Formats: sequence, structure tokens, C-alpha cells
Amino acid sequence: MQPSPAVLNKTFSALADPTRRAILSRLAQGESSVGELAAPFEMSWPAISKHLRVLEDAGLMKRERDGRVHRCRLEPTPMKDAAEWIAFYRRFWEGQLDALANFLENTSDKEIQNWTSHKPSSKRRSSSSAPSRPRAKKSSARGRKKKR
Amino acid sequence: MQPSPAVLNKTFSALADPTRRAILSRLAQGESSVGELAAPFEMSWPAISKHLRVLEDAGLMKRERDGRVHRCRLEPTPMKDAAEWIAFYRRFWEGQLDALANFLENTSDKEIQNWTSHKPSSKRRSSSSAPSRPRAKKSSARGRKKKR
DNA sequence: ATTATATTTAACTGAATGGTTAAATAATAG
DNA sequence: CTATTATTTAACCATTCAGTTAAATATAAT
Repeated sequence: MQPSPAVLNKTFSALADPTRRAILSRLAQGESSVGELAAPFEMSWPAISKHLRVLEDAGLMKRERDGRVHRCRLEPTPMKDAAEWIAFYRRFWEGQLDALANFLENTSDKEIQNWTSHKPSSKRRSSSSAPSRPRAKKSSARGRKKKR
Repeated sequence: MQPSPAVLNKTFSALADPTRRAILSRLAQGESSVGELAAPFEMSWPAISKHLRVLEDAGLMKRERDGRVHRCRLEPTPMKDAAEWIAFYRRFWEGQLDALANFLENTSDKEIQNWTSHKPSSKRRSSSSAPSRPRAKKSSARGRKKKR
């Protein structure tokens, strides 16, 4: 099954932080307690705790409580999904443009849209290729005070 | 060469937004003007403009000005880097744990740390495996007023 | 020259991030 | 029971983010 947009959002944004990436690389060497994970960083424990929560939330890590120590382990599935999402573009960096063109010919826009987890475009504001201008939705008529 | 942490930060955080991913998938179908890219979205043009700036900043997109229209094209190198970073963990989701163990035995911690672009840990606060408690750096002695 | 089109910049806002310190919770050890 | 250890929660703060509207800029068309 294709990963939902929300899953990709969480995964990529979890991976966007170098501390979290370092934590993952630590976990790649084996299970680890929170304290062990925190040790190498010049950062308070609550900060690490939050990072772990983000990783866990993204499904990149799971924890098992063993007494008072939380043992953390890598959970690679979301990375696999991210890798698959990115793999679509491999054709580009490998310069196999013909293969891509071929693929695109046999695949409807809809499928690609879905697969790239683009939120369903509810209303196209103009069917022409170049829309007129940024139409004001939900006009709020607030004061526009130029403070700076 | 290994991608720098900063590059991975930018790449992953650019990919963390569904609008930006959708823009990339559009660009995968060929070059496109800003207006064409903006059309499918229920979003103002400045918003899209900002997304494009983020993508450009991350090196995922380049633009060529052609008269008054900016023609955007996909630039896949950062995705390649991201894919390579993630590929390290492929061993996990493919369940080739033996291969990983083998790899780790022949690779120093330092190399892995570098490669995973973890900021150089300046001072370990304790050499034991479980440090004592989150030491207070830069104590600020501010009032701790419980407002909520 | 005037008008229209494509796109950005400026100024603002609300919500999310990433960090902090102090206190709370939970489990183990003495 | 009391103290210690491991970890989280709470409250706060500064910065970044994703969006908005209004105005500016640059090119093209009439």
C-alpha cells in the first residue's frame, strides 16, 4: 500500500533534524536506553525525550519499558516508505529519462497525484493553464497596519 | 562525497511538506512556469512562491527566467543524497541483519558518526554508559512564574 | 505611454519547533 | 521507609513555518 501523505510528512520532518538522524544511527547499532542515547549530546534530557517522541510518533522507533529504563529500537518501515517515495525520482538522477517518459505514458495523472500524496485538489480556480491572480478567499479586511 | 548535515536538513524538511512534494511530482512531468505550478492549489501565489523558494534553496529545483515567466525544472541531486542516506537502513527493513552486523564490525563508530552527519560531540559529560542527570549549563535563574 | 500579466516582496499572524529549567512520576536499592 | 536513578511532564521562550493580503517589480502587448 502507498504511504499516506501524513505518514510521509511525519517521516520526512522527523528525518530533517540532525539530532534525530544521529539517534537513528545509534539505534542502528542496537537497542539503547534513553540515557545512553542522550549521553553523546550537549543537550538536556527533556530535549532528547522530545526528539524520541517525534521519532516514535513517526513510527521510526518503538520503545519497550523494562523496569525504569525504556529500551528503544529502530523501526525501519517508515524509512522504507520514504525511500520508495524518493525512488520515483531515481530515474532523474540516473538520467534514464526515456524510462521515465515511458512510465509516465502508461500512468494516469490521477495515479501519480495519489501516489505523490498531493492533497485532492478540490476546485481548480481556472481551467486555463495560467490563472489570473491570487483570488482572495475568506476576505478578512483586517487593518493592514504598517508597523515595521 | 557525503552530503553535509545542512544539506540533508534542508532536503528532508523541504520534502516534509505535501504541497512541495506535489510540486516536485509536477516537475517530474516536465518544466513548468510558476503559474502552472500554482494552478492546482487552493492557495495564494505568494504561498507557492515561498514553497518554490524552499525547494530552490534545498537545490531540488532550479529556475530559468524566460521573459516574465520563470521556468522551473527538477534538480534531483539532493534527492539522490537523501536516498543514499536512507539506503543505509535498507538492511533493516529487508531483514538482512547479518549483513548489517558484518558491516558494523568493519566500520568504526567515527565513520558512522561522520556519515550520519551528527554534529561533532564536543564534550561527553560522562564516560560511563549512563550519565547522572541533565547538568545545568548556562544557569539563568529566571523567575519560574507559574502562569497557567 | 498605458495596461495587463507573471511573479516577488513586505508585513503580518497563528501554530509548530526545538530548546530551556523545575518538578513530577516510577522503579530500584539500601 | 527513604534515597537514588531513569525518564517524562509542565511551563516557558525564541525562532521558524506556512499561510494571508497589499503592494511592488518586471516584462509584454496594445
